[in-house]
Amino acid sequence: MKSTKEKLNHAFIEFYEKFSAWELDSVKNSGLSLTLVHAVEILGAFGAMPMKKLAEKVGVTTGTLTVQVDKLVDAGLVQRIPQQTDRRSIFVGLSEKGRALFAEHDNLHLQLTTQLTASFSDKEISQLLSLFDRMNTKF
Amino acid sequence: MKSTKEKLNHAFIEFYEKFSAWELDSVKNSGLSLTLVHAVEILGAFGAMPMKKLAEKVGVTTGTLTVQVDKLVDAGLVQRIPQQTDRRSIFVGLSEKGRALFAEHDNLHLQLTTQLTASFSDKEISQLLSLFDRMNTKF
DNA sequence: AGCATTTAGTTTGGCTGTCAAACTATATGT
DNA sequence: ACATATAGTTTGACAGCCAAACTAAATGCT
Repeated sequence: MKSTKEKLNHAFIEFYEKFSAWELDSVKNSGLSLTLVHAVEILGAFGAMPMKKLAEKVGVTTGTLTVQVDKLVDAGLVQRIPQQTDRRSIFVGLSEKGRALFAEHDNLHLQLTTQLTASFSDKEISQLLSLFDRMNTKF
Repeated sequence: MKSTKEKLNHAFIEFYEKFSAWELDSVKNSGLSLTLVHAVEILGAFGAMPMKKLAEKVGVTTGTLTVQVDKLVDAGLVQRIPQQTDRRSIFVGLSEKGRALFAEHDNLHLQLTTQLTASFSDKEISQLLSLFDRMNTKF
């Protein structure tokens, strides 16, 4: 017999699989690659940051990121912002157009969240948020 | 002011990002590519299935999957199982070694789940499972 | 039954994302 | 001031991916 925690484990995996498939699908309709949308999402959520940090968050090397950021710059979605404090470091931040794309994508996510929690009471939504917040600090 | 649902939306995204990074990291240490581990995960969770269905679940074309399954066969992790009912169709299923790898990977996931919910009461874990199950049906 | 259409999977060619390693420029430490 | 470390870029090679052409088997139509 599977324990509750094992069931929860598989519920996490199922959620992740489905979330991932949804993300992949929503990205395909945007014309951009998964990595590019991912970078925009991170910049939208955390604000401008240096190449190195962005590379870590996206999960690629800085060499790869340089090429990808070139594409985002060409697409007018981000800007490179040289730093005066450390002239080796270059911040990457969303442009106006990039912020618009982020807002659009974020809104799609919100629609998904609404769909998933459609049958939840306000109290359940609060509980769920609280449990997620606690999990997110433990990674 | 952000609504609770907007906060929940961002909690989902944060969870997904972190889960994804964890998965990527755990895959890197295995020597296999993300796609290959993903295929093993799906076969472990759902059992043997035809190429076409596996391709859908993994999120690649059947052309791509053919090549990837070749690698899994070479690695001794899966078997191709011809069907007598429809001789065009070929099931793919985990071998003994594949099942062992799946069990190992699944156990890593369980450790993560344990880590994330370490401070949760039994009741909270049950609640969380129930909420996840309800969300997973709504995708 | 026989021929056309559809379906499952494979193969091929070309493109994109990726990494590792070499490289440039700047900063830090001794 | 000189060696070492760090941020980012460039380059070369390789792996994953798709679309399209292809093979073989099943289904449908007349």
